[in-house]
Amino acid sequence: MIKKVLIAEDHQSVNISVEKTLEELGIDQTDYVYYCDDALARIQKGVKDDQSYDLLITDLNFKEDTRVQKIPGGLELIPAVRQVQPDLRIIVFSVLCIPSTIEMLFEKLDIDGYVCKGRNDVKALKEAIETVAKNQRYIPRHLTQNTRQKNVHDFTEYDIKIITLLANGMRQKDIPAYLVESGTKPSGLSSIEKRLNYIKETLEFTKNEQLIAFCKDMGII
Amino acid sequence: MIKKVLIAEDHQSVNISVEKTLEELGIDQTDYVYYCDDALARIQKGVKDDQSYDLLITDLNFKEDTRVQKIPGGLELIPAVRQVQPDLRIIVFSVLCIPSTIEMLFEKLDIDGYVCKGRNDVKALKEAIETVAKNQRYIPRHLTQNTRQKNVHDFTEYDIKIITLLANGMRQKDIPAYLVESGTKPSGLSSIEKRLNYIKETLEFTKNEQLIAFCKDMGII
DNA sequence: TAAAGGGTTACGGTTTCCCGTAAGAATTAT
DNA sequence: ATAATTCTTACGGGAAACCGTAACCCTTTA
Repeated sequence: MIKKVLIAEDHQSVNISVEKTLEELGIDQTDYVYYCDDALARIQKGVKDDQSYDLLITDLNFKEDTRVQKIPGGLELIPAVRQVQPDLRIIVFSVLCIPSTIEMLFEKLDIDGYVCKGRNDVKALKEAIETVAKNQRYIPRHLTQNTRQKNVHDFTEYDIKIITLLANGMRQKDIPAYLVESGTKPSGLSSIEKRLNYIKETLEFTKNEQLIAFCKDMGII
Repeated sequence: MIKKVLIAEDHQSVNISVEKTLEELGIDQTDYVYYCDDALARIQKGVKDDQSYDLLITDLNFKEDTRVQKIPGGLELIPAVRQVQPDLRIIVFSVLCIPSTIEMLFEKLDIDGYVCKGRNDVKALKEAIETVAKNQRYIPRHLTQNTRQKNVHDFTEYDIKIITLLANGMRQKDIPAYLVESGTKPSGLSSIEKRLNYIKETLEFTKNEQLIAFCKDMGII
């Protein structure tokens, strides 16, 4: 049974809707925070006071502002929270809708549900909460049905690492040294070139710039 | 006096909050649509039936889905709406927070208010509605106070055109021909190189990939 | 142990990009 | 009209990226 819920979401406009949705489900013990650091603090306090939360609904991207934060986003918040309260159920509520990312969240961070923000998000969020309350996972429909678009490359962690480096301004020829440093294999320049070419070929792109734009659009980086 | 409001916003979770906010301001004649095409249709109908809207609150980015749309986003919706009902007041409600874009909206599309989605967006939206009701413009605080971050390049339409072409996979050396075709000046390859260099220098970037990533993050392209 | 295979790396030629310089065109001032 | 200023373009050397080939290394198999 879910009684106490924490919402971590930087958009007030979304926060209010989520709270209202919870109310409609008969959940009135809801807290919301605008920063990940606050979310972790609340959860820590909940555990300490023996009034722990049953569910965390969190966004992935949080806008930076003047308040300096230790935890920049949901991706970092989730493992931190798991350490403090391993049994806390977690639903991610984000605009990102990339199958490989969502699968990663379920597999590596062991989240309980994922809802894409969009035209029917409130309805989906309700379903997700109800599903999670029954100790089941809520996986977006477009993932369970295999309606994935074809021609869409499935980005590996290696791909993301390389592309992120490029997006951060590193020259291709400098990447091998970095990869050796961080113990990533393969690290040869040729391998990197090959991999990038393969990705671009798959997506029918010609230039790195195009790839970066795509990855940003898809929230891959 | 604002009585009848149309909300164009593809996120249900945001839609609900906006509606609630309007209620709190005593406005109960609110309609909402998830697609720009629907928004235009509603406004046309309103004018035709002599029950026109007093205010449009619209997002800029709308997710594409299976429903094919003529109007892809707020940027195209606004001029279309202006043609149908020139006196309609318009508040843009978007995550984008780029000064030059916002200024462009006020200058070129003659919008009445702009609110950035974020940590205090509902409060800001309320203020915006009240301000617009008094026939005044609501310009975000960070624009009126000159608290703009330094070192942030102010992207011109020319810049955006070039960067968009790069992000679409066009080679730098092919851009001049394209610019000549579309009657854009300057079109020389050197000018393009110069401009890109200038932008990157300003932002302390080294590579195009980095610039693309930045522009995507900022919603510039 | 030897052979085969897949994956990784090294190398060279070509294209594109980068960047400084200088010539050319357009605008404004004298 | 001429000069001065600014903006635009052309050119050329050098660096980086691109792309195919071949050598290398590691694992698997006979």
